[in-house]
Amino acid sequence: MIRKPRGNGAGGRGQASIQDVAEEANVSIATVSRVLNNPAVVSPATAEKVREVIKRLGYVPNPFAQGLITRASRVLCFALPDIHGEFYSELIRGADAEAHRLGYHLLVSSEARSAPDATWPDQSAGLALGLVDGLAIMITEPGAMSLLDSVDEDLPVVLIDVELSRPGRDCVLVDNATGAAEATRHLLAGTAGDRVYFVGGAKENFDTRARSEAFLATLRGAGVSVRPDQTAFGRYEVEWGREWYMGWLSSATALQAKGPIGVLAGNDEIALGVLQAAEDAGVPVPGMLRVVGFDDTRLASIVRPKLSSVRVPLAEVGGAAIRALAARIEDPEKQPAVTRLQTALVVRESSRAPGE
Amino acid sequence: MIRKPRGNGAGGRGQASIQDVAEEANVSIATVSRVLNNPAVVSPATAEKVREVIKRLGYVPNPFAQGLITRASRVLCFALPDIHGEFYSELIRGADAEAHRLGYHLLVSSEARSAPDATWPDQSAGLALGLVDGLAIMITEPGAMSLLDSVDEDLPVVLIDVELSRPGRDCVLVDNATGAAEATRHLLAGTAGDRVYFVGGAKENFDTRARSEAFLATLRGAGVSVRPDQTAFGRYEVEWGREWYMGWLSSATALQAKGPIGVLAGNDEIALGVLQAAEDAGVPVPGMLRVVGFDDTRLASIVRPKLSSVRVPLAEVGGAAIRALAARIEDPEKQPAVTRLQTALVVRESSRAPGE
DNA sequence: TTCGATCATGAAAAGGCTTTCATTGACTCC
DNA sequence: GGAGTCAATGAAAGCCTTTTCATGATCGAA
Repeated sequence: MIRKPRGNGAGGRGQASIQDVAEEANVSIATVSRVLNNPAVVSPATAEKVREVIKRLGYVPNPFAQGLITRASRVLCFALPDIHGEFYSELIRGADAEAHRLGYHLLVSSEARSAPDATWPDQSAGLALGLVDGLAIMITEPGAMSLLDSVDEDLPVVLIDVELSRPGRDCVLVDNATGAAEATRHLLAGTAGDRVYFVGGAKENFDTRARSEAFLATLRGAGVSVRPDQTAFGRYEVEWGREWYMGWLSSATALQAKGPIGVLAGNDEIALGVLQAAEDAGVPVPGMLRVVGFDDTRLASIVRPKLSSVRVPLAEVGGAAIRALAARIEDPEKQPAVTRLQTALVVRESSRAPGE
Repeated sequence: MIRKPRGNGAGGRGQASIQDVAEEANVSIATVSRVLNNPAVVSPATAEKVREVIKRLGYVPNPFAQGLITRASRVLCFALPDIHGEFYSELIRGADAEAHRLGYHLLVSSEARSAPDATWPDQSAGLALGLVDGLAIMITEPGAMSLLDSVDEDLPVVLIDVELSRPGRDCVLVDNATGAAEATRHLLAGTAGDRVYFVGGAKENFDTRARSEAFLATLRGAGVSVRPDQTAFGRYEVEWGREWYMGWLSSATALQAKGPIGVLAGNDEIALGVLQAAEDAGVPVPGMLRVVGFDDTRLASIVRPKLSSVRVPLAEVGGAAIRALAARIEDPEKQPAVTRLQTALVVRESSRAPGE
């Protein structure tokens, strides 16, 4: 490694060091440090003089040196399984805003997948775990759970969206069940129980699991004996929604005449796919097909017909995770907290009941 | 600041230090360091032994200490004016992927706005400029240009999407003009020149400026004497598109009978707003209104009717910026390079010419 | 055998900062 | 006037690594 050159009496990159400030102000480096970190103990006159020099020299403390001693960088790692589309975008936005508010920086990583081969953080390619003060990690499937084993015991960690809160860990959870149940009841009002479907993402996905289970529970609670084909699992993609609906159209011909079916999608993209396929097939929405999405991303209100969706406060999830992480860093001994965020059905055009 | 406790013979957070490894392996810390950074100069036997101890102790070099001496962190700052919606989401995704590929970490910031008051990096709240190896910054309007003045001379910087490449700086540019001209010609084929409009974002916005100028130039090149009301400036929002079209409907009644008008929107969201307002007003698209968006975000192909749009390779813009930044860090003396990415019209349903 | 080379390794400096501990005056109180 | 306080400051240790320079050892060649 080539060390960068050093200007005259200045740190790397031409930056002034605490030394330079001290000399220029005729004080010791200890005093300069105190002016910055504990101004109360230095005399006003000295402080003023030091501040003037700091400003004049454009001195900024070297974060590496600071980190070496304080073991803090004010950088937080926000690890997601992916960063694609409105969903993750909102999450990041919320996290960024909150981090900013709390005076932290955000290191974003899309590494939180089940690692195909290697154990996780042992490469430079992994998370910069030595550099960050904490880790907020979203884990969406059991396979990625093992990532946690490889992170240092003492690193503050907040788990996002993991089905079960892990004992002893801070957690931010989304109450998928309530929203899913509400949406299911909404579909049930106006559509027979045997004509209501759940079309989710991957079966292992925690969210899909929670949502489908609430769907099933609600149906059964209403006395419906659910057929296996009433739930389907695929991917969180528009294309999968299209596939599913086209498949339904071609297979369930007998059911088609009997009026509208209801679909609760695992997320908005799947719902949109269903909507698209319906439009392509000339099926009227919500006349013959009532659709409810999940997450209530911006897509839901942009698309026509407007998509009913279960609102998940994505930005708040991100924000809450950062807030919980900051709290844990502040007090590493505090009781682990579980933050649970509510969901609620937003009814728009795509799912209005017949005659509504 | 409270220093975190130190385990027995271990660094902060219970991490083993290079000392511990050295002792355990009966070598000096220099040798341990060499095993990691320059294995060629240490004997195979020693190297093997050291590696075993490193693994056994789970030793990971302390990035602060490393940074203090190498002045490098392998963290790059990616600064955007905002992180909202598909546009920035794609940018981040491309940047993240490329950073990952090159072995860097990405610090994302949404700070690249015209700072309301303070000068920029002098707070903890600003960019962690002392910590990062380089800065990729997207500047979308002249007001934010001053941010650059406050960043250190010697910090590698790549500018994204700034209208003029700054002399002596690496730059990633989008060739807005070509795509905008192409879209304009597309609208002109089938719609009279005085019935074609540009509806952009903020007037100062570099992209909007480039796009509107190409629009005007193409119109004038075709012999059209453009009326002032043929260009309008607002915000990059769905709502602004709605507003504009509703305004047009109520003001330009005389023109309404004469067949379709053409609208080139400053981005996809504005185009969507126009589309929505048209649908609400019962105006057929593309029969009476031909719309072309800009950026070709996923929205464009999700929405119905499918939106024609000028494709901007957003993920590649992010990736190219990171690549350029890495190259500059690698060789700080190299000639500044300007990467220019092409745009191209993607025609979908929303803008088909009459009879097409 | 002895002299340079070459190779493997260690000692120690340097990097910039925070913090403890000690020192120096200036005051207060008897 | 001397003892005891207190406020302001400085000296120096320590955080963990990389890298330079020096030291021995080994080896081939003279």
